[in-house]
Amino acid sequence: MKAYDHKKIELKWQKEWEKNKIYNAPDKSPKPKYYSLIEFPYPSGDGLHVGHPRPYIGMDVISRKKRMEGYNVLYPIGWDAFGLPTENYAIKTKQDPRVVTIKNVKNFTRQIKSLGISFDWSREINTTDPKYYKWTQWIFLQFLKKGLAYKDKIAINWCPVDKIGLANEEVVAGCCERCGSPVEKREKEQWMLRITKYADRLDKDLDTVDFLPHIKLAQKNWIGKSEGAEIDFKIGKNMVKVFTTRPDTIYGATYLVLAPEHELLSKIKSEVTNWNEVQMYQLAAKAKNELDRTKEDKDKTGVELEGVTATNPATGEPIPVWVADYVLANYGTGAIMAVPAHDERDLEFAKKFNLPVVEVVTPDGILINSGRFDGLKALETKQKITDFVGGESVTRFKLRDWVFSRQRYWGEPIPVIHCADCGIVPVPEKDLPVELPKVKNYEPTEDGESPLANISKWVNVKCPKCAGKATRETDTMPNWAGSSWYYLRYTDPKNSKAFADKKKLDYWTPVDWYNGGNEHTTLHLLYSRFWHKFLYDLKLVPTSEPYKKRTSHGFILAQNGEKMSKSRGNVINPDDIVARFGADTMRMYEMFMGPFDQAIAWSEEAIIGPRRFLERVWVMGARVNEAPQAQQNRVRVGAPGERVKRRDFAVPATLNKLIKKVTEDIDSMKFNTAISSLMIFSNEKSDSISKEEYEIFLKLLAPFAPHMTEEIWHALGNKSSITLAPWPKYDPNIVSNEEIKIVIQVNGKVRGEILALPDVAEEALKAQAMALPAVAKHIQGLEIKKMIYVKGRLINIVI
RNA sequence: GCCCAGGUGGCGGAAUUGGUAGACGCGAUAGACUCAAAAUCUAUUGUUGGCAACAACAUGAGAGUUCGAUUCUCUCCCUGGGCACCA
Repeated sequence: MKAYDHKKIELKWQKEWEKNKIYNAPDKSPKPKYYSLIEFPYPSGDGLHVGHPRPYIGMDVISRKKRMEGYNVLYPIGWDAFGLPTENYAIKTKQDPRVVTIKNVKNFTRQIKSLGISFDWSREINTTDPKYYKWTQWIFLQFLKKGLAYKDKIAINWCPVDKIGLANEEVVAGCCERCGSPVEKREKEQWMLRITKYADRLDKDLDTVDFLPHIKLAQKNWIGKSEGAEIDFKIGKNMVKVFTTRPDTIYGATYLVLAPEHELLSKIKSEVTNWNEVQMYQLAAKAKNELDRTKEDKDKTGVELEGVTATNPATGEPIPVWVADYVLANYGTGAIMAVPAHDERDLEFAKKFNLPVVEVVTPDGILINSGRFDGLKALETKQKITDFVGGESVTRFKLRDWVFSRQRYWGEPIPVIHCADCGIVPVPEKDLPVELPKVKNYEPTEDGESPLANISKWVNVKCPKCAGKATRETDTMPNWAGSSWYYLRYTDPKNSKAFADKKKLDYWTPVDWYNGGNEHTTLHLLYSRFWHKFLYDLKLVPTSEPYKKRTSHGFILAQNGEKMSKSRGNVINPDDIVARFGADTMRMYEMFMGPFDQAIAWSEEAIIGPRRFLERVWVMGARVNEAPQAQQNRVRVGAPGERVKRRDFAVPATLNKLIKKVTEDIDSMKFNTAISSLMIFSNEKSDSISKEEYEIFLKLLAPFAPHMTEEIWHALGNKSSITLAPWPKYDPNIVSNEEIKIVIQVNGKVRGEILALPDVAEEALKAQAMALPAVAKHIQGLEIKKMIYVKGRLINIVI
């Protein structure tokens, strides 16, 4: 074999694999299925930087290993191609976003293929393909049919720069997630999806899936389930409902607070003697945007409603009523009973406005000042007190309904028609997809209407119901729509009769392992779980959860630890790395550089390490290949005196250990330590290795460096791909019969070591230990208090 | 403010039922090869003192439990990320 030349090897095998379709997953197989998934990329004009492929490589290692372990592995790829950057780029360069998308996809495809990722390219999908978004629209119509899609005039988050409505999830600290400009509130008719109807199940079913704990936690916090009670308080002739999670503290409720937007205020207007002041406060609160509210640092403000009082239903005492914006109109009932003794915010407010504070719970959780409930444990009395005051136990969530419409061009058209007589009419299924018309100008309008609104030819249609004059909906869907169900389409990407065939869904779903970014935990991951549950309720998918297991990866940062971005000019292009070092080296380095789930800075210097390792493996392969046949087949290990058949290769203990280590490390995504143990093995075995041992070693390396291992594998005379070779098995019962090191400590400090067989007698070992000169020196003339022996590990002599 | 993750050599990082801290890799130093350089190979490489044997110190800081703590407990500091008046 010649010197290791990645340029010759890598392209050759990529073509060969593609030709033989070895990564294409058949829909029928005697093998058990395994569905591994990565978040499909958004094909931007900038192409890949070295950070993008990290998750693809990680899941590729897992997918390759699973294939070798005998699974029918589905590892698909596609494009989440609708979205603002492409649209903005199209506007700027006056091109059709379709053309831009095709160009970008082509570039991404070339880049990803150059890395030797074992994707099944025959199942490639694209969310902007009308054949795909036909089904996105179809699913939307099912939501509409079930009353889960509705139109509502709401105050939406409006980005004045991008000219687009944003979901709550897309507003970061009062600013647009994309462009960073402050978000305004605008009243607008918007399509909404009733995700809140699924809040409880989205929360509860987290217990049934294998997601990393921090992912579950983030989802739980976002859904924000809290159990409490709604209790009526009398204000004059009117009643006001408050929501509380601590009904047990009601005896300490010394005042009541309404949100500035609370509807009761206008009803009791005439009874309030300082109405002018209250009205001023309402107006001031309305003028505040998200950013102001955040900036104000929680400095409490409020106005007392003079002339009215509320009645505490537990004590029967009158309490003052206040209006304050620390109470939110859109959570709970927009009104609270304030218990300053046991709530920080209420206490802050009470202090500022000199309101009474009554303690009702002792530090050890016992009720006081609570009438007939005195002496009971507070938390256990919630239900009793709720019943006593005629309240009702309820569960509330922070999760809001999902704002589903965008006033943009480059998205799926929402498939409904507005008719003056019939109202909102869904586009009949036979007319799907509602295709995006070609337009001259993609620019959004100042008044916030979609560019589609200007195309009268497309907008004006006949009503499907009454055939009268009607207009199309011109809003499009957010880019989260297409990604909410794409993993289902992979199971049957070309189906024109359904989003996927039932049998194929039954076979492939759920996804066995889904790896993705943490930034999608409360967005994409939650949305797709919601869509999946909805489809499950319609009996269209076989499981209630889409993903069995979810893990996440850390980002790759620029050399200086900053985020990699075009604007900072610190982007490292994988094309350069592949050209200089090869795809295998790049793959190895990305897996070796640090823990997979942690962010890490790219290093231009350190990448040479994995390359050197691969070169050593290559040289070793050449040596094995050139060794005489007899030596290649020699059997190196067997019990003493035992006759070992030539073909029965007994795996030596060190290799057995390596198999175990690499197997377990890949399963738990500890790729860095898997590679390090491969390096250790090759360092130890650089002088002498049998062909059998070397081939096992190659197989362990194959998921990381598929091209090079394939080349050597064939050079060694193997005819089929190493990709399909069986994964090496380890014997958990093999124990090394080599001598092991026992460390000798005196008072916890290492003073020497003894080589001994694992089953050596304890007493003999202790005697030997004390006799060691270095040990004897430290225990001389001192009383030995005790000796601790940890089997096979150490002896500690305490003096 | 609350929640989550983390803090170990010059650098990335290893080390879990508590048992040799610094594996593996990068970098650095010296040597071999070479006319020379690169590449490669060999050796050394936590800090301090010492020619050395060796000794002391060392996992963000401080305490505690233990024969023994990077690992467990408590208090605090710092970094990154998330949430942000959710009653």
